[in-house]
Order: sequence, then C-alpha cells, then structure tokens
Amino acid sequence: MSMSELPKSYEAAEAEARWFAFWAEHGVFRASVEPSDRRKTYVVSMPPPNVTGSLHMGHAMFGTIQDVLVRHKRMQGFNVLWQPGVDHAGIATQTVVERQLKREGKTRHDLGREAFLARVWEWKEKSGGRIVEQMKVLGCSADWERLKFTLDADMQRAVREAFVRLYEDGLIYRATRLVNWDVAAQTVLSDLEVEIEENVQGELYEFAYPVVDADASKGATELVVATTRPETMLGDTAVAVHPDDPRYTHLHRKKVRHPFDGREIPIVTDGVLVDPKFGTGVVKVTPAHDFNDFATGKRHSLPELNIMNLDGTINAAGGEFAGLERFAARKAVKKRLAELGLERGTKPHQMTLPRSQRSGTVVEPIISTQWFVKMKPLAEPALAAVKDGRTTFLPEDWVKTYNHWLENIDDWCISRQLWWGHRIPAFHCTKCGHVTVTREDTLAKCEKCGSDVAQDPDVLDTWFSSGLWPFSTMGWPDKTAALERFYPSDDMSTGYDIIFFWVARMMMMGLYFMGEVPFRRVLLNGLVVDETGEKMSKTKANSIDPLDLIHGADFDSVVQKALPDAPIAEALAKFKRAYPSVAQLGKGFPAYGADAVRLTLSSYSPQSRRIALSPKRIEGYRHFCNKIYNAVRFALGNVEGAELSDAGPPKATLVYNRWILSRLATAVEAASAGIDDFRLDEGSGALYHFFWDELCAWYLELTKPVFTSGTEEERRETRDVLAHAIETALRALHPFVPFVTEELWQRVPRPASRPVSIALAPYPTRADGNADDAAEADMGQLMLAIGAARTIRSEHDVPPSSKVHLRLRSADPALRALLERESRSIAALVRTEGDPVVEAPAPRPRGSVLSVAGSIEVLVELRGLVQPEKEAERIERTLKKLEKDLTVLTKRLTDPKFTSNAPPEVVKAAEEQKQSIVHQRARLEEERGLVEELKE
RNA sequence: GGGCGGGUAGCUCAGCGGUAGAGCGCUGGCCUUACAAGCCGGAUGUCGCAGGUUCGAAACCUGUCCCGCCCACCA
Repeated sequence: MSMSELPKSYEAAEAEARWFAFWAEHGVFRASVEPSDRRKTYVVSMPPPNVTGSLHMGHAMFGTIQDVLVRHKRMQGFNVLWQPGVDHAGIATQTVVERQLKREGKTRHDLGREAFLARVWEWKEKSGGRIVEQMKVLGCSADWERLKFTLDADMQRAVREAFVRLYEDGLIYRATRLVNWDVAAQTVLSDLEVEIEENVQGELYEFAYPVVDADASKGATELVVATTRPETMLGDTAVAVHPDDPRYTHLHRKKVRHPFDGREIPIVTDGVLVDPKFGTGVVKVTPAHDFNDFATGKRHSLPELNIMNLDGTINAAGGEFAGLERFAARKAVKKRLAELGLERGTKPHQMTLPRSQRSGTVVEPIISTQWFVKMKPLAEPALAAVKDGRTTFLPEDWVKTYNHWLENIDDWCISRQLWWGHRIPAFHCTKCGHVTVTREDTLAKCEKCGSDVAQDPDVLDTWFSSGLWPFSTMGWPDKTAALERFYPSDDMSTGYDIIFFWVARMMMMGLYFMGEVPFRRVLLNGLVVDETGEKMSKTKANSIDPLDLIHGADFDSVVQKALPDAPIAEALAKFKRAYPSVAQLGKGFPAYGADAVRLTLSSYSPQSRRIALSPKRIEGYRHFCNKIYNAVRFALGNVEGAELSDAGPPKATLVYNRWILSRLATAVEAASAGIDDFRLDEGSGALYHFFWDELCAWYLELTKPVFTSGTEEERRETRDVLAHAIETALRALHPFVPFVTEELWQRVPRPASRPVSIALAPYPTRADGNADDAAEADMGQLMLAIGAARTIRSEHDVPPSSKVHLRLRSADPALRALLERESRSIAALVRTEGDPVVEAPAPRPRGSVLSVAGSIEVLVELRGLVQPEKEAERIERTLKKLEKDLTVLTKRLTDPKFTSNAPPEVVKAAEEQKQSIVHQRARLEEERGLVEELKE
C-alpha cells in the first residue's frame, strides 16, 4: 500500500460510518457470558439517556470518557461489558406526547389510560431510538445487542420485585403529608426534583389580623403579619408569636378574626417558627401549604385547611376566591384586604422560589397521600460502603457531598400521578380500603374481604427503576450467568449533577438487594458549559449539538436549534457572545469528526467542575487527527515489507531508532496510567506530545535521510522501527480516536497475530518500547545542537533554500564521535552545505556566528548572509538574559541556607546550570567582536 | 445560613514545594517532495490581594476580595 492511494487529507465522515459498521458486524463490542471465557471482566453501566433526548454535550462527555475506559480495557484483554440503555423518563416523555395530543385538541383523559399508553409506545418506537444512533456516531463501543429500555418487560419485573420486597420489609409505606406539587404536570415531585431559584426579587406583603375582644389599654389590637404568598391566608388556621416576645404577651391565648369568613383563629406561641427580630415578629400559619407551618400545625394540633385544587386554582374553601388561578387569587386577596383597610404595606424582598425541574412552574406544597421509601436504613450501608473503601470516588472531594446528603436524607416520595412509567403494584379494596401489594400483574379480589379491588393509579418516580440498573439489566431477580459475571460493575462514570438522583440510589439499592456495592469506583466529570463558563440553556442560545461539531453546521442552523423562537440575528449575537472564539471560524462549524470532538473532551481535566467548551480547541485536535493521518500516510511509503513480531520492538542500534523506542515506552505507559487514574487529559496529552513533537517533528524527519541515502542495513532497521512505532502508536491512541486509528491500522504492517480490528489488538505497554537513557541523552545533545543552528539561521533570515556551512565543536571526544556519526542527520535537519565539520574547540573562524548548546559549540558561517545589526542585537539580548539568570543562581548558590538545606541534587543541578551559563556568557562576549568582522 | 470548587500568558485550561507550561491567538521566515489542517523560529505572565510557614511558595497556612455550584422550611 503506497501513500499515493490515500487522499491528502483525512475525511472523517465517510471513514467513521464505515468503521462503526465494521465493528458491529464483527461483534467487537460484545461481552461474553460463555462459561469457558476466563478473561477478567470490566463492566461499566452507561447512564441511560432519556428516550425523548437527543445528544447534548453532557452525553458526548460521558460517552467519550466511558468509551475511552472501555476500549482501553478491551484492548488489555478484559471481557468488557459496557451496558447501554435508554430511560423511559416519565414526566418528560408523557409531556412530549401530551403536547402532540394538544395539537389535535385532545388531552390524555380523552384517550383514557390504555389508549394513551399505546400512543406513547408508538411514539417511542418511532422516535425513541434517535439517541442511541447518536451515541454510535460518537463511536461508543457499548454492547448494543444488550440495549435495555427501562420499561422493558424484564425491567418491569425487576422493579415490581424490588417494590414488593421493600414493602414487605417495611421500607415502603403510604402516608399523607405535605408534598411538592407541580401544578402544570399535575404530579407530586421528590425534593430533588424541586430546583430552588435564588435571589428572586419578590415582595413581602403585610396585612393585619384584628384581635378578637381586644383590650386597647393593654397594647396592640391587631397583629400584622408578613407574607410572600398573600393568597395562602385563605388557609391560615393560626397566627404565631414568640412566647417571650413582650410586645404580644397580652395576646397569648387570644384569637384573631379571619377578615373574609369571620372564622376565629388562635394566636399560638411558638419559639421554633417565630424569630421575634424578623419583621413584626408575628407569623401567619398555613399548615396545608407551607412546610414550616405544617410542622407548626402538628405541634399545636391545628387544622389543615386545604385551599387549592390540584390544577393550582383555589377550591371551595377559598369562598369568594374559589376558581381563581393561584396568582390571580393573590391579586384578588390583596385587593380585598386593601378594601377592608387591613393592608399594611409592601416591602421589596429578596427570596427564593421553588420550581419544578421538569415544567419550570412554581411548586406548591400541598397535603397529599403518597408512597414513600424509608431512607435511613438504606442510607447507612451506602455511607458505610464509601467510608470503608468498597466504593471510591474520583475526584474524591465528592465523597463529602455524597455523605452530607445521605446523612441528612429525608424519605423519598416515589409515587407520581402520571400514566407513563412503572405502575405501582398495589391494589386498593373498593370496600374495606385494604391495600394489597403483589408481584402478580393483577389481583382479582381483596385478600382481606374479597371485594373488588382497583390498582393504584400512580406510577413510580423514574429514578426508582434507574436505581436498580446495575443488576436489573443483568436479569435480576433471576440468578443469571450475566448477573453472576457482571455484578458488581467496576466504574460508574457520570456527571456530578446526578450523584443524588442516581449514584446514591444505586448504592442503596445495590447494597440492599445484592448485598454488595454496585460499582467499585465512581468517576465524576464536570458539566460542559459555554466558552464563557455559563451553563448551556435554551434562553442563552449557547447550546451546542455535538453532532453539529461532528458533521459540521452553519451557525444559522446551530442557533436556530438553540433558540427557535428568536430572530436569527439576535440568536446569533447571543451565540457569539457565548463563544468568542467562533469569531475566527467564519460561517459555521466545519465537520470536525467524532475523533476530534472526543479528543477535545478527553483533553479537559475531569476534576474541573466546569468544562468550558472552546470550538477553536476542537479545531486544534482535528489538526492533530490529520497529523496522525498524514504521518502514517507518509510512513506507509517506507515501511513496506517491515518484519514485525509481537515479541517486542525490533532491534535498534541507531541512536534515533533507540531514542524513539525509548520515548514510546514512556508515552504508552503514561497513556495507560492516565486512563487508569481517570486522568484522560494526561493520558491523551502524553500521546499527543509523543506523536506530534517526538515522532513527527524529530523522528520522521530523521528517517528521511536514511531512506534516501542510508545503507541497506540502516534502511532495514529504520523501516522496522518506524513500522513498529506507528503500529504501536496507533494502538495507544485508539481509545481516544478510534476511527482514524482503525482506518490507518488496517493498512499498516503489523504482526501476523493481530486480530481483525485494532479495537481487539493488545494495548501497548512499556515492553512495546525500550527504555534507553543513553539514547535519550545522545538525542538530547543532537536536538539541542540542531535547534541552536536553526535559531541562528532563522534569526538571520536565512531562507530554507539556502544551505549553510556548519561547524560543531566539543572538547568531549565521545560527543564528537556522536556528532560525526550523525552528521548526515544533522545536515538534513539544519540544511547544510555538505556535512557539518566536527572538531575540537579552536579559534573561531572569521565570519561565523556562534551559539552554545549545552556543551556543544554551534558555528554557522554566515559571511555574506549575515546582518551585523541583528547579530549585535541577538548577542546583547542573550547576554542580558544570561546575566539575569546568573544573578538569581549566584544568589542562591552563595546562600549557605540553600546549600546546606536543599537536597543535594537540587544544589548540583543549580551548579551545573551556573557553569553552563558562565561558559555561554564568556563565548558570547567574545562574539561582540564578530559584528565588526562581519561588516568587512 | 451552611458546604464545595475556582481566580495562572489576549482566550480556554494544565501545573499544586525547587529558576512558570499546553492548545488556540499574536509575530518573523518558509508552498523544504507526509501534512499550509503544515514546517522552522520568536514574543507574551509582580500565578486575585495581604500576611505567614520555609533555604526556597503559583503550589502549604491565615485573612481578604471577586466568580460559580450545591445543600437549607426564615415568614
């Protein structure tokens, strides 16, 4: 295969689709449950994306991380299972379909439960697979044949089993209490699904309750209360003051009159609820619509007066306000209070507002009967398992967050008033009210009285089934081969935003049902945000679809997707503010390809909480992918017939061949360490640096003169080492950039034992290279000398087409021998006229410019080419810098505290450096005279 | 109100006890037969601020100012 057969630039799109199909066809991603397969397992569960979802940067992030981990382990010979799945996403999915119905002028109630569910399934079959296809575009090597949907029949069975067991064990119960109500979705929410909006500018409204039978001589005859939700006063059943507040002592045991319906409500004393220093020191108490007041009501046995319908309108208890929507009711109540002369003013007030994570509407606390899971008994083992190290976190500061949440956990409200989801397996007797919880699909008669029963209408919180994921996907509650082999899993990788929602719940459920932690490590990545650090959101028009990066897209279409309802110009302006670097990108994203996007995401330190996506950075990594492609394309022209074995690297005698094998050992070791330690940035960085700065910039350049004018023996050795180096480098890079590496690897000479795909080839280890300090030291000298010569050329504007005469001098005979040996290489890289002259130090020839590189003096003859003024400038500038460094070093070395306290190797390094500087300075000072010579 | 993370080159970020790093951007010279998505050079930082510990601090400690996130029932 010669290089002319490959196009000059790498075209990602075509190659990526082709290789993914190839991997699928060869079952490369398949995990094995064969009893004869003795390989160690490596298991990762993919966080199941919502079935309604389409790929966003968060998916791309975890998809990349997990794919790197999984491909690495697969190449290391593990039996890898990356378990993929899709989540039914209760509220989100139901909302999507209900919105469709609305367009047809219908509600789900018009269809009825069964028909509605049929409709959702239909939608799921049609549109629900999109996210899976998109994960594949990214290159995710999950075992797609094992794809699970959280509502699959076997998942339903697992969920029901879990529910029944928890119920039987007394950990699931039904209770009536104040819960968070989403009036838009018309369902209860768990505490976690309520998002607190901070720093909302609200108002504190004050009004007066007249005291019944007030005695004006003893003090106030009314109590002024303050509230941010005036309409809740319709449900007030008490007014509270602090027991020790002298202002109100005379009112203890008295009552106030409700201004609208004339009810008399008690004045209670409560030291918990009331802070006498806040406001008027009087608090209205609405037990049915406020969490504090609910608790207060319990302490004082107050009635709980519910004033709200489930749709957020005021109910009959609200009297004249019945039927009003809650915010309209607020206005009406205020108006009425003003008319009655009870309004006492309004103050601006900074407050927090609880909003539903799903619908965004303000959450109403209401009293309702729901199903709960008792958390304390589940949380304790989950805390213990992290404390004793059975499960570890990376980065580990997240342990604190995890602990804090579990230590203060409240019971989990798991019922939802939705239709789409796992139905609660409980049956209510229509006659005696007895509740039967059963594993069966249906129940014919009440187990207590034999009357008809009706199944509980509610479904479970989506996260309930997610919590069972690591074992429900393996066939639990059956004792399957998969469960035996793949539980617990090894790494749980996800964004830190779902530590509570998912990670903690899997820990609790896994420990409870399996008696063992569900995973050994929790790897938490940061959130992908825009280039200025803002969270990606619709209103900011700063969301980027990873597919637009992979396949390319005009900014017009990018922003239209992000902010569909705004004018393009406005959306575009917002978008460009969020991504300053796109200003240099013209009209849109080019097709970066999946590899470039993956490598970019791998290059961010996973311990940072925010990952500010920079499109220009992706461009840099696309260039790298192209670099890989071209380097291999070039190498292909010279490696034909290479003889490779998997017993180790080819034998090398030439310094650059030994050197690249030594660097290779370091690089592949760093790559594996980076991946193992969840430092993908370090792993990918090591390979990037190796490939570009060492393999391409130095090694490939050094092989060129060998292939054009080396001896046959030199050519053969270099051919084999080069072939080995690129084959190994491709394997090392594969987890990060799977597509381009497969594309090239298939064409590269490789040992006969290699499998059908690079994805199954062994991941390289140190043994694929050959550590060689002597070769590294020698190459270091050569690189320094060549660099110095190039700098001289460049600073004197010598065009690359002009060849120069080069002299290299050293007092060290061994070094001279090296330079002599490599004179052909040096000549090629510096572009000299003939081979450089290597000699012992001697008087400087007239008309040449000198630079000192370590212990080598580099002289470039420039008579006729040189510009004396520039040279003078260069000398003075360099001397100034040397002088500065020397001052610092001398100061340190003359300080006895330093020389006696610092470790010897540090002192020694400083001394050597000082010597080198002194030497360089001396030589350069001599050079000052040169400028005059050059003018001759 | 509690907790956590961050403030390092113009931008996005590594470094976390031994004389400041990367990518992009900037800049000089090059279409040198793998790659102009490239090559060879170059410039760029009182490492948020103030104290302290140390022979030595961007890194450790204390305080302080900004920015962000999470948790929490102050009406």
